[in-house]
Amino acid sequence: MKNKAENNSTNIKSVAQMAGVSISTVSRVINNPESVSEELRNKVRKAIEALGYQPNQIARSLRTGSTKLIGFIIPDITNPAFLLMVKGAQDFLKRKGYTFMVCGTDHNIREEVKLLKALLSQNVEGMIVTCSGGQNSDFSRIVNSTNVKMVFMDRRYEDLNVPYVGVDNTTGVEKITDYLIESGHRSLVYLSGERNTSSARERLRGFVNSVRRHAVVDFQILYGKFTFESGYELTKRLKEIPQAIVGGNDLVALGAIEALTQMGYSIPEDVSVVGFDDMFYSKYSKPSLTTVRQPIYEMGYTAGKILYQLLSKGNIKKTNTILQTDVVLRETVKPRNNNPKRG
Amino acid sequence: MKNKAENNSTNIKSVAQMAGVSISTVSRVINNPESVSEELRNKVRKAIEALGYQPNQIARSLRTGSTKLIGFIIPDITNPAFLLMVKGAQDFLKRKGYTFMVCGTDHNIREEVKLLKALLSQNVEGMIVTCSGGQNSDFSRIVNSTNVKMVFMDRRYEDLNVPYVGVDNTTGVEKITDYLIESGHRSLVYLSGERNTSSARERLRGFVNSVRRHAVVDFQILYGKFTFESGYELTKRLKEIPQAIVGGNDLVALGAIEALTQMGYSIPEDVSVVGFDDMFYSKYSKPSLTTVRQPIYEMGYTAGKILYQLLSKGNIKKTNTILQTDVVLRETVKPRNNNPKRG
DNA sequence: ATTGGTTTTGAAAACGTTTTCAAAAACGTT
DNA sequence: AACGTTTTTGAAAACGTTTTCAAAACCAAT
Repeated sequence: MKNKAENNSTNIKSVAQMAGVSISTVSRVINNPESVSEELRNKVRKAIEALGYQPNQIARSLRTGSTKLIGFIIPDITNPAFLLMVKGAQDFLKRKGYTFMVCGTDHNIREEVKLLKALLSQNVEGMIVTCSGGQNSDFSRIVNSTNVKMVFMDRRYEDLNVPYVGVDNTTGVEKITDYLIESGHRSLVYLSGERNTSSARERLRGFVNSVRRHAVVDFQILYGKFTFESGYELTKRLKEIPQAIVGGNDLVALGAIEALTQMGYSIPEDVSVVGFDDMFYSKYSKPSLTTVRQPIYEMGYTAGKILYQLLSKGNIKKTNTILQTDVVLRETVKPRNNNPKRG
Repeated sequence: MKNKAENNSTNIKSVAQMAGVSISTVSRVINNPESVSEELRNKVRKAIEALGYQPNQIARSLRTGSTKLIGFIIPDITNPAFLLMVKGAQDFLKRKGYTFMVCGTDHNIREEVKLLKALLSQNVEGMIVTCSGGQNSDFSRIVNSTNVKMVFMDRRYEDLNVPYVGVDNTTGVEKITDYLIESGHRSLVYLSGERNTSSARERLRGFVNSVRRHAVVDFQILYGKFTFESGYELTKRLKEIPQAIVGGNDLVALGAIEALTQMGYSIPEDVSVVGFDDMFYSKYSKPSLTTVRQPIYEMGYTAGKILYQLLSKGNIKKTNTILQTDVVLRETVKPRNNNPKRG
């Protein structure tokens, strides 16, 4: 049943032959149909149909110098948050006729450089990258010396002159910490993940800002990873249980809750816990998690939009787009009254 | 600071010029270094280094006919389960030097056909696809007429002669239903999602098999979607609450639990609930979900391996690889004793 | 020194397109 | 019918590689 004609040996030449015209004419029918007479146009179209001809993108790209390809580099293709951003960007860009290559680095900087090179040699026209960790000189060198358009999304290497779209991590954590302090929490623990990403550092700064501004002295900062298990471990090792725990993301907050529950504390009666991200499951956890919602999809969509501007309007002034967050109140926080003198 | 030499105008010709050799020699240094004298080899390498030259993959592909590109088509790039499979396949294939294009259809069949065409015209050498829904004649026609290698992963279009690697959905659901029935549950509800995917139909069959084999008569099958919300809605609409609910996946099971809880039932004291997937969060839900674990990553890895065989050894007999599942016992099931006469 | 064989090299063709350019055809005006 | 103008067409060049083929260079043995 295999239609021999329709396999990859069909090229523009065979179409031309079948239609009895030159290959130039076939090409024109495809790219600029009005420029060829109706008669020939029909013949050619019939031949294309009959042969199931699809132009070879490779050859086309080589000739035109345009691949219509956008590359994505993200730390982990298994993390839905990154992919929601990617989807946002794609939703914008696919209407402009681009196709996509998305690659994950597994949080590995060497891999990140490898992928950067790979995408470049595939002649992508633009790239959107969410950085994997500490800055790398190879990465910077390559970025500085290429002229394919690029935008950083969610995380960036700060000293590279590349447009960035992200979220106001600092203010986000600051707002939710403010909320905790202003609702009476007097002792706080911040559970950070790895400090080698810009977003992690920004969130930490938000916590510090809030705690300083309110002159809270009873606080502690712990470093681990951005995982459930890390939140769990760090919490278990706590000597003194604070009135509130701020997780660097939802996962560590959820881990903390698990640990606290096992230790016999109840949430939020004994201790309040908050997170950051508002990932899909946080609203369904028991108790449901008070956290900071990031406009993940919008971030990606915006990144796509900015990349498109770069691509079409040529260079643009360095644009940093910072989106705002919302704190979403749910069940893991309970106001406290620590200061009976005040009452 | 931009190194003008390193931008995309560097091609094999400029390297040749700088090194004072022909382009053939440069090409040889890259692809078959031993075939050129040490002297020239060094000169060329120095020039490559100095110019930051990277071969243009497009041109190379055009000439060699080999792109080293693998395409993925999955229903939703935002769903971590699909991406874990993709990662499995990539982990195998990337060691063989392939790069990847992964595309999501948003469960849309038209989009699926579009992507299939797009990937084909990008000259991918192989594809791994997880089908989006009901079969489509365009899709079949294209698949039958191309000779790029392909394998179906997790879901398939049954009448296409394409190797498939999946999971024994039927036996999976059958085992967990057996477990429920054999631990005393006498009235069951199965909450299915959309019936247009092979895996959904297989799971449903598992439920029916078990219920028939045990001659259970008090059961009901409800159709919705594979979402939390659907599980919730379907459960809320239940006239009579059964002793056990089997969710077509974890999400609908979790939705069912939420609904039951709101309706005043406690899990598992009043009703047992099980799911299918063992997604990341199921072990952390409260109570933790008894479910069926699928070897998601392994499925992808196997798909990658099979595709590679196809790619290297040419055609292969139709291989269907079916991986087995495990039921994982957690807290949402409680044995019942319905038959006091037995005791 | 010449021969014969091997290794190293470069010129040119090829991959499948798009695009430039000039030739051919069509058309409208006289 | 002859002319000029416009439209339609095809030949050929070009994109950046790899690869074939033959020429050049080297080397060993006479």
